[in-house]
Parts: sequence; structure tokens; C-alpha cells
Amino acid sequence: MSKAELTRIEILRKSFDLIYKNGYQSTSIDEIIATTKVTKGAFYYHFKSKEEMGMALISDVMHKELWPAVKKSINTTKDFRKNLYKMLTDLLIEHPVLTCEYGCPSVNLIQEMAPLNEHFRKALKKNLSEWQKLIEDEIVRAQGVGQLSADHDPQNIALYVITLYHGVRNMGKVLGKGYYMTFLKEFDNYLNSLK
Amino acid sequence: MSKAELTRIEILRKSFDLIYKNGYQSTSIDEIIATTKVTKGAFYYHFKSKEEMGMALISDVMHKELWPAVKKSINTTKDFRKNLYKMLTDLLIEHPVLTCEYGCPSVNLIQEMAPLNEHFRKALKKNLSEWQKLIEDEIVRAQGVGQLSADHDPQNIALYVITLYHGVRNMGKVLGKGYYMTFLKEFDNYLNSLK
DNA sequence: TTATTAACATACTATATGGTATGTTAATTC
DNA sequence: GAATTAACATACCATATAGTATGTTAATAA
Repeated sequence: MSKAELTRIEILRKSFDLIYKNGYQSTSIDEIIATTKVTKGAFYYHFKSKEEMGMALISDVMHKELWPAVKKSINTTKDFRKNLYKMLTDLLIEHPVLTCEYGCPSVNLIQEMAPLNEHFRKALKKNLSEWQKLIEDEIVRAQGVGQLSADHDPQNIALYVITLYHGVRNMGKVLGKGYYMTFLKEFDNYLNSLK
Repeated sequence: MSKAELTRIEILRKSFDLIYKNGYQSTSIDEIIATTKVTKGAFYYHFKSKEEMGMALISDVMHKELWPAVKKSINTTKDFRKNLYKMLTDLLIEHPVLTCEYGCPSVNLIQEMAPLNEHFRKALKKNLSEWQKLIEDEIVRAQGVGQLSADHDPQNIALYVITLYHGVRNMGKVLGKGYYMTFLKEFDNYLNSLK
């Protein structure tokens, strides 16, 4: 990896950390460069604006941080219920970077920026769609092997599960990590209600 | 109502509108006073800081805006399933102020400020607890008249419903109002799965 | 080796920001 | 009716902010 490439990565990593904790609009470029060895000239050499850096954040860092955790956990067993349950526990409990206090960077950015910036909204939607499709495929597989009635709409269930994840990430900020456990119990009830 | 009281209300109403759409940290006091007939002197006569105004927002305006809508819809029928369903449709579809694009002011503020300001977190949690208790009481009532097994934990169900609401408010920002309908169908499935 | 360009570094600007200092006016109290 | 205070209004300040202008240095191509 070239030195220039390393600089770009350093900017994006630090931006990710700061934006994850303080939000996009409240994270200044001055703060980013003050906490790295990157100067303002370097920043604006790699990104023509703060928005362009934000877009790179969504498609590069954010996606690379969340996608592998999701993708590997959805296939661990043959039971779609266990797989969906594990997917959420892996994200909520086991993920090495995300915390209950600060929630999920993707959920946070949707909340803050989706209504304010159409570019952000579309990029975030793209990440969401990819996750949605992964869950849908798992539902379809489950229906194929008779674990679930074909009456259910895979898309609806996929979106419903993602909705739950977004909700619990928000609630966790107020109620603390203990709520994650309470929620997972109720999520298990929901999965078992799917016949 | 005194003239001073009216000024206070005007500050809070405009702050509510701006913060609802742009977030707390990105709404400046200059912007609030520029879009009202209030001056900076008046603002700081009524509130000693931006944070104090934010606290008043949460306990006064935000609560008064959301609480009546919730409280009246939870009692409309004798079937707790219909009541919970109506509660969410009233909030999501019928509320005269909230929109799909900007979501729910309370959910938004939790997302943005709960990790950054303990005063905010506690005030927001208090509003949440009040809603939670209302739903719990309705569940307990339903259990009392045999609409629902006593095995279920009313607190868990209440929090789960609120979690769904928080989630759908977030997802709606990306997917648009059409998703509210899709979600409500799946929410109905969940309610009917509660035996 | 020289010319060129990629990859920065530094200094600066215009505007925005939360908050303060110091006024002024209208209402209330005595 | 005078004194007091509540309820503002105006001017100002230090700092923060996204972005620019103009350098400099190290790598690469000719």
C-alpha cells in the first residue's frame, strides 16, 4: 500500500471514530487533523470536501466494518432462526468496535443525515439493501427446506428484523447494555412465532 | 398568559421545529432568534444556556406534543391488540406534526444526545418510562381479562413495542412513507402471535 | 540528471457560534 | 408618582468552522 493510500485510510479511520461518537455535523475537519498526523492540505488533497469524505466513509469504512460481521454469522447453522438470532447477537454483543453507548454508526448517520443530504441517504440505503438481501436469501432458503411457511414475505421479514436492530440500537443508548439481553429474549419469541 | 410566557413559548416552539429537522447541535441560537421576533437578550433572559433550553424542550414541548397522541389512542377499544396497533398508526400516520422524512423528535434526540449529555439522557429516559408504563398497564389489563397469557412479561412487551417504533422511525427516513404500511402489517402479525 | 507531478504543509479568510456586557423600556410595587 | 425590577434589545467577543491560496518536498518519468 502506498504512503498516499495510508494517509487516506488514516483520515477515514479517525473520521469514522469521531463521527461515530459525536455525529457527522459536529465533527470538524480541524478536529480530525488535530488528532492525526494529517494536515489540512493533505485532507483536501484526498477529498474535495467534507461531504465527499463522508461519502467515502459510508461506502468504504462503514461497510467494511459491518458487512463481514453480518455475512459470516448468517450461515453458521442450518436453522434460519438460530442464524438470525446469532446475526443480531454478533452485531449487538460481540462486535469489537461498536458499543451500546454510541450505538451503530450506520443507524446514527441515517438518523442524522438522511433527511438533510440526498447523497448520504442513497449511499446509506445501498448498504441497507445489501443487508436486506442477505436476510431475504436466508428466509427463502428456510422456506425451501420447510423451516417456514411460504406464505411469509421474505422482504417483509428481512426489513422487520433490520427495523428491530435499528430500534434496539437507539433504545440501548438510553437503557444501557442490559436491555440488549431483554430485547434478545423477546426477539427469540418473535422468531419462534414464525411458523 | 403573560407576554413573557408567550416569548418563552415562542422560543421553545421555534427551537422544537428547527431541532426536529436539523438536530440539536446543528441548530444555532442565532438561527432561532433570526427566525423569530426574539432577540438574543430575550433568549438568555429565559434560559441561562442552550442546554437549559434543550432540557425545557424535552420536558415541556416534546412531551406535550407526543404524550396526548399516545394516551388517547391506547384506550379506544377493549382489544389490547387493536389499541397497540392504533397507538402506532396514530403516531406514524395520523400525527399532525411529525413526518416520515424527519422522523420522531424524541427518537432523534436520543440518537444524537444520549451518549453526549447525561442530563439529556435522563430527561429523555423519563419520557420513555412514562410511555412504557402506559403500555405495560394496557398489557396487564389484557392479561386480567384473559386476552393474553399471564406468562408474558408486560415490561418486555412494552419495551419491544417501543423498540419497534424507534426502529421504524429510523428506517422510514431511508425507505420513505410506504415502508410504514409494510411495517404495520408485520407488526399486526406480531400482535396476533401473542397468545 | 532534469523536469514534472504527486503528495503534502502552512498561513490565511469569511462566516458562524455560544455566550456576555451593558444598555433600555414597560410593568409592578410601595 | 417615584423606585424598583422584570423583560427585553444591541453591541460585542473569543473561538470554531469549512474551505482556499500558496507554498514545499519527495517520488517518478524522460
